[in-house]
Amino acid sequence: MTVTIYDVAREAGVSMATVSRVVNNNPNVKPATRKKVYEAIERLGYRPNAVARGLASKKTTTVGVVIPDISNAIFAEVARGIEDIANMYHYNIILCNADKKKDKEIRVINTLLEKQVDGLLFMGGAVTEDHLVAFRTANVPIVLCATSDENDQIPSVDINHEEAAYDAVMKLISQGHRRIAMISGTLQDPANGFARFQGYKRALEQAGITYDDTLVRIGNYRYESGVEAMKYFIELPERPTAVFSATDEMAIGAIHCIQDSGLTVPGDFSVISVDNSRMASMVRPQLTAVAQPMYDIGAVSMRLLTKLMKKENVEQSKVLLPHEIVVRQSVGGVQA
Amino acid sequence: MTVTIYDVAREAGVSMATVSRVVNNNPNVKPATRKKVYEAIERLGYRPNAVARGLASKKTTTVGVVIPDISNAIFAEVARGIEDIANMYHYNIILCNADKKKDKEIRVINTLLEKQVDGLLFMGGAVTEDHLVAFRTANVPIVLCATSDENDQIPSVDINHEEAAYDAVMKLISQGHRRIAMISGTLQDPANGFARFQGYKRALEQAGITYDDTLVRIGNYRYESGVEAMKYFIELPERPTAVFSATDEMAIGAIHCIQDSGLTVPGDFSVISVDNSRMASMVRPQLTAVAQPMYDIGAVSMRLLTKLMKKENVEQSKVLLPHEIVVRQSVGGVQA
DNA sequence: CTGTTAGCGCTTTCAA
DNA sequence: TTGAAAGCGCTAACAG
Repeated sequence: MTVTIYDVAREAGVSMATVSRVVNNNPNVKPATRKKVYEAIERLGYRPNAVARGLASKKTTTVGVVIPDISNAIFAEVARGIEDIANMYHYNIILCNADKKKDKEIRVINTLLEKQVDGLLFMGGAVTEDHLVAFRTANVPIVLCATSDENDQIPSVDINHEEAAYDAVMKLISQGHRRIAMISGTLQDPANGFARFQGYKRALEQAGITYDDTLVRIGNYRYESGVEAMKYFIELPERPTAVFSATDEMAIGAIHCIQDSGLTVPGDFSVISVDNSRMASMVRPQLTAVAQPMYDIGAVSMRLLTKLMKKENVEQSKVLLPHEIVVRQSVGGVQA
Repeated sequence: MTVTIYDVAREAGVSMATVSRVVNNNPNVKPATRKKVYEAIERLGYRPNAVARGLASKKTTTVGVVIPDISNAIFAEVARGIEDIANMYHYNIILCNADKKKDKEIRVINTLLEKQVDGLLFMGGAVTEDHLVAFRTANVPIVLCATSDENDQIPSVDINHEEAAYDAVMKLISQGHRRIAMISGTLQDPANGFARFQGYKRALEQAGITYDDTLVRIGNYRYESGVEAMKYFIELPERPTAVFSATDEMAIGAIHCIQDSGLTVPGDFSVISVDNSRMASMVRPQLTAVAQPMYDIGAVSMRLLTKLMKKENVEQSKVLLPHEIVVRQSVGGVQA
């Protein structure tokens, strides 16, 4: 039924070793022989069995990527960076969605490891002790991508989320805002949640503004939670004049909530966020945001992983990529 | 280094066959033995090698999913449906992005087949002769998901794109619009492109409106191309009063273009599209759209694939799911 | 430059 | 209920 390397060998009148060589581009084959083999392959429609190959060679040329939420545009862009570099180095990638659920993440990591991937890229989300346990039992390299673990035990590439948030809030402060609200992600999320919240607080402190926890709402990164949070802020007796959102999508929810209430951006409220996804331009007014280099985060982490898989030694295993602020139209000076 | 089934067998004082049985939940194992084996597994931290297992059993319990564009929200939602059902039937899925490039699609299909997936789900995009060739050489079942081939040779699940488009345009016509523009996808794309364009034409014809090709622009499904197309329509000497967009994202681009020109929706232009992605609510005015049941398309196609993989016989191999129109705020009556 | 021959780690008859 | 043993399709020494 299925044609194997053995069938090809017979058809071409050579040994399977020779067929294996031509399939793997081993230079030690006489051109004439190579041609014969290729013809046999063609004639028989031979397709190498990657499973058998993986078992024999103990390499699958496949890296597993766990993505916390496939419907999040940020991760999609990171994935694109991962892919391009993976292709460049002739690795296949298998993407596994984990639905933002910790237990599913662990499950997926183990599945990937059972499938004998040559390396693992773990994207986004919190890295808990359970993750670390799963990682430790892996005997392939692992790189964290757009996240990092608390003690920097695992190689990672990311931006400095705390600083990105700090910069965003500072932008608001530089425009004269003093009463600045925040729509945060869950504080359990070290990167998009906790770190950005810390940056927010530091900026306030720096500017001598006392932190007020009535000005902070926790969202779930979805549009609707941005709407909800903003609704709350608008109803506050003493409204903020600016809002810092941990992510673009919630920021857009906030903008629409403001507009639906008959108020304006940036007239009544300035809005800024961290991410700068494609969405930032897909709203009116367009969103001012601190940009994280999603594609690069993916590309660099994949590149790091290839080095690790080839056992090249790497200078630094924790890399922080630069971020920058992209000014559009959602931030203005404070109302007179 | 790595612990194998043989190590576990020795540690537990049984044969590898027995270990294999407990790992695979074969009932023919005495509970006491089973317990011993589990303990040995625990003690050694044994993780079954899926590659070896796949080679021996000729099954990988894995299905390959090729997704044309990972950054497209529609496909993300379909993928979610696929996943849920896959998990339910204990299949792993490996997602491969094909970047909307035909040659990459073919490459990815072949890679997946080499990896010995038990089935293949091909999402979106055109199904060309080259695809069919790759599919034919596969000896595992394949189902098309959110697309279909010209002659319905391959099992598929989708909506009736032609009818969906027809319904959308009819909605516009019922509101009194006669001069209706379309932002189409490429006509090479059978589903989102060609079929929706056909539906547009049929609706016009039905209403006795003569088709005018200056009112059709081809976009690439991106926001920016919606903006471009709309810019063109606005500058037309004889402007349309309504716009039908093949997809949500282009529709949103069109809406913003209208607003940026100082015009309004639905005052100056009504806008309608097919998709009804999450984005449809993330714009002001909110987008009226014909909803395709993305999640269901994914779920049903995966369910169909499981049947095919188990060689159960299926009644119909081409299933069309129903669509419906979701009225929001972007469509109004024609100006007096 | 090419062939022979062990495995890779597991499943699966077949016997016991 | 358990074990022995034969592969699954391929790679990788090693020999020639």
